[in-house]
Amino acid sequence: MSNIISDSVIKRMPRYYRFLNELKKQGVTRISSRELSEIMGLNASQIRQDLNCFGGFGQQGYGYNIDVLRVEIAKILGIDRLKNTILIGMGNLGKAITLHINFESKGFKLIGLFDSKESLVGQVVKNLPIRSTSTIDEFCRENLPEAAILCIPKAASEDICEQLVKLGVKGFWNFSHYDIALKYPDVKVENMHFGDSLMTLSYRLDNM
Amino acid sequence: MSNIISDSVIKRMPRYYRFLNELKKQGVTRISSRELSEIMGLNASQIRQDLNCFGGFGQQGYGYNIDVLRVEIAKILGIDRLKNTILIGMGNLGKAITLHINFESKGFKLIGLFDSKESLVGQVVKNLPIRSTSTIDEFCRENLPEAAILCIPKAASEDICEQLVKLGVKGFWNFSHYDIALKYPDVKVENMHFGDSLMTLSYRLDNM
DNA sequence: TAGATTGTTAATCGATTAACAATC
DNA sequence: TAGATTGTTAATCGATTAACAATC
Repeated sequence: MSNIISDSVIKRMPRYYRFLNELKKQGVTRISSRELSEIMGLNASQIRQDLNCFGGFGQQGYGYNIDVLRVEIAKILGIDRLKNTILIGMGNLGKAITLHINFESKGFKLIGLFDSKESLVGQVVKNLPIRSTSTIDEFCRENLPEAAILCIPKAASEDICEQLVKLGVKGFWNFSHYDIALKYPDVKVENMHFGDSLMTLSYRLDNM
Repeated sequence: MSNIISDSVIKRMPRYYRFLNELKKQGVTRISSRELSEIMGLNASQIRQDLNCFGGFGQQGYGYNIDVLRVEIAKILGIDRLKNTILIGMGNLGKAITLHINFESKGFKLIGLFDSKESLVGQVVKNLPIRSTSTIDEFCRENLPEAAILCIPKAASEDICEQLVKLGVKGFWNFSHYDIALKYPDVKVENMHFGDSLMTLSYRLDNM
């Protein structure tokens, strides 16, 4: 079933999931692609096409059962399987992400926090101790994390990345400016480039 | 010059800007679209097409002067004009963003921080006092911010958004799950959906 | 001038939208 | 059964890539 689904489709799935959760919370039990398209500001054909990449979850004449579809999308996104994850860089951003994000509802389990600053080591955040980056090797060999979150500068990311890929890390949630995909094409990367996003907004505000 | 540039093109511009800055730092003074394409992992035609949406910045037989191009892209992105900006929600995330982001190099100037929690009001972060959300109206009428950063939950965002749009805010850097564009199609929005990004990564890790 | 590389037009590829037969 | 809405194929639209004449 998981053939070559296009990136555009995959990127829309979490948004479907959010809206379906919202509808469920509102007590809605079924919805047609047309109704959903109006709520989400999309085209109904697109919704049906997107869903049919993964299977026929609807019923002719009826539409989609919201709870069924919700669960199916959760399965598609793989958020029912928690992937062990470490976070590198416990500055303001790393700390905020550790405290702010509900990892377990999104398919991840945060199991290790790391920072190179000795003054931070030992501090406990969200029940996890901050460890020294010098212990990453040991920790990874024991706990085999699949994913890593990079909240460190570009220069530091280059070395840490190389280390982590060697240790078997397969996915990166990347807040640094280091372009992981260029050097490691087989690794999965999601970039969170704050600066790029801000500059895009700047462009739009200056070209209204 | 700022005709109807496609979203795909605009979204690539900050990345060009980053790489050009890097090259400049390395002391490189000129580059051809082919060389740049190899460094960035793009197609050379695409680079030339992208740039030519905004003007002819290169020279046949020579390529592009890095510093000229850098400055041109900065102008295109409008990051030379600082747009007054307020941030709503000084929890972990809001605080981290305030401290972590270099706004002035990206076209924005953070001029006000707000939170509804009275215990936070008065605290100073990065030389700015946290103000009560009840004073937003007054503050905006005096300082006319063009942009707002939303670091508050979905429910709170709905009301704050309505208020801010009425007060003339034209752009939102949105960390909440509220879908601003649906209700305010004329307002410029850049969404930073941590959860969506994580779930996309989850999908990729479960479908390798 | 010859060589290199742009700017730009044309060809290809992929994604979105429309249409409709299948079917609940 | 008639009405509604899916799943899916076909048509359209837009974005990417290739090609090449213009020109530095």
